[in-house]
Amino acid sequence: MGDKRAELEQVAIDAIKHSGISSVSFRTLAETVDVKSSSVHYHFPTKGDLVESVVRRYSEDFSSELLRIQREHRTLRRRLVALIEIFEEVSADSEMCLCGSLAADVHTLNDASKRLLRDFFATTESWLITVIEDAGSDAIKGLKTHQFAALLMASLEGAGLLHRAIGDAKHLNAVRQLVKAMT
Amino acid sequence: MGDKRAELEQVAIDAIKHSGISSVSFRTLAETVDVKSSSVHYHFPTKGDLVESVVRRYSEDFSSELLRIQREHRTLRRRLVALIEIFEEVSADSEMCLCGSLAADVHTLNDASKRLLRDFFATTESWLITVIEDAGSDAIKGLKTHQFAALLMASLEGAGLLHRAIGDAKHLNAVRQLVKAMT
DNA sequence: GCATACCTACCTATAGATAGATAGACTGCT
DNA sequence: AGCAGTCTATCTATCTATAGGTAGGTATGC
Repeated sequence: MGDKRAELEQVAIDAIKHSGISSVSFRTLAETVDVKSSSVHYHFPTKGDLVESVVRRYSEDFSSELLRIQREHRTLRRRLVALIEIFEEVSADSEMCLCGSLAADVHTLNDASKRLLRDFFATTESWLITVIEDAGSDAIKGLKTHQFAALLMASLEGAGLLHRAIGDAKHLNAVRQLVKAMT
Repeated sequence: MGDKRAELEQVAIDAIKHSGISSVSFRTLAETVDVKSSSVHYHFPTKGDLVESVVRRYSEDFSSELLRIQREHRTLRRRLVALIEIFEEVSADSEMCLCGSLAADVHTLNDASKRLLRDFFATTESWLITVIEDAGSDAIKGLKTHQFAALLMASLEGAGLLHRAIGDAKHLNAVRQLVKAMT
């Protein structure tokens, strides 16, 4: 059960990461997984429902990744580099963070989805603060922990956006260098 | 002459900064400046032409601003803070950088517009490199000049994106703190 | 026999774009 | 000076494609 549904979600996720929510229509989605558009409406009554499901699933998967990083790496630098590498991998496929991509189209989202977006960024920044504090309160020179977390969040989303738009990896690379310089 | 045309461009710029190119239609544009949609097509035959004009105009205005900053401020820190303040001002109106906004929808743009976008980011980063080098080669600790420029570009666009999406100024603030910490 | 997961067929709204008409201003010839 | 031709900026009316969404039917399987 839930086979086509999961497939639809995954295709929608990839499409949004690649070119935004406006590139996702019930028809293209349906064609890709070989059903009719009304069947997509069966699983996701409105486009708002689709986006909600997709953000929820993406956020869960992303949180798992953060936990995995925390488990597999012990130093702050390695943990942050591992996070950057996630962004580099999606960039390598001409994609970007799903939530960053949706953030650009936030005016088309319903309230529930907006809340989920906010939660995604808040959760990710909380994780950043946790791993920074875990490395000792003086881990970052010149910036408060929450400021460094916010800076990384903005840099990663911005660098991902620019990479997808102009195909240049230098911005993500610069974030990597920042982490090496400050940890 | 050129009255309605300039008006149309300005309305389009504001709309894109506020909610992206997909929020701009020939009809809404026409209604806002009180003409018919076919008259918009008279000035801008296709949507691609409109976007090209708009990016060209925005890039020119932005370059003027960069020159003004260079003229009005002498230290690196003041210059960078002045740049950040431009981003803070547009964020205060729930808008973001036009080119950052268009970057999110790059797949809908024609080749000419893509090139103009690329040029905008390249020009802005060149300016950053110039003002950093102007302050002496050891102005930034731990990062190469071009890396710091790329980092600022990504942070500013990312912070602008996040501000518009979730209405939080902390990311732009973090960029400001970074500049204070590193200059 | 009812829920699940799909289908056909359709509706309405909006998008970008085009054809062809018109009113008024500018240009240049006689 | 006056008229013909042309350019500019707009209009009305319409086309085609695509969007999200809905009503109602059908096959499968617990």
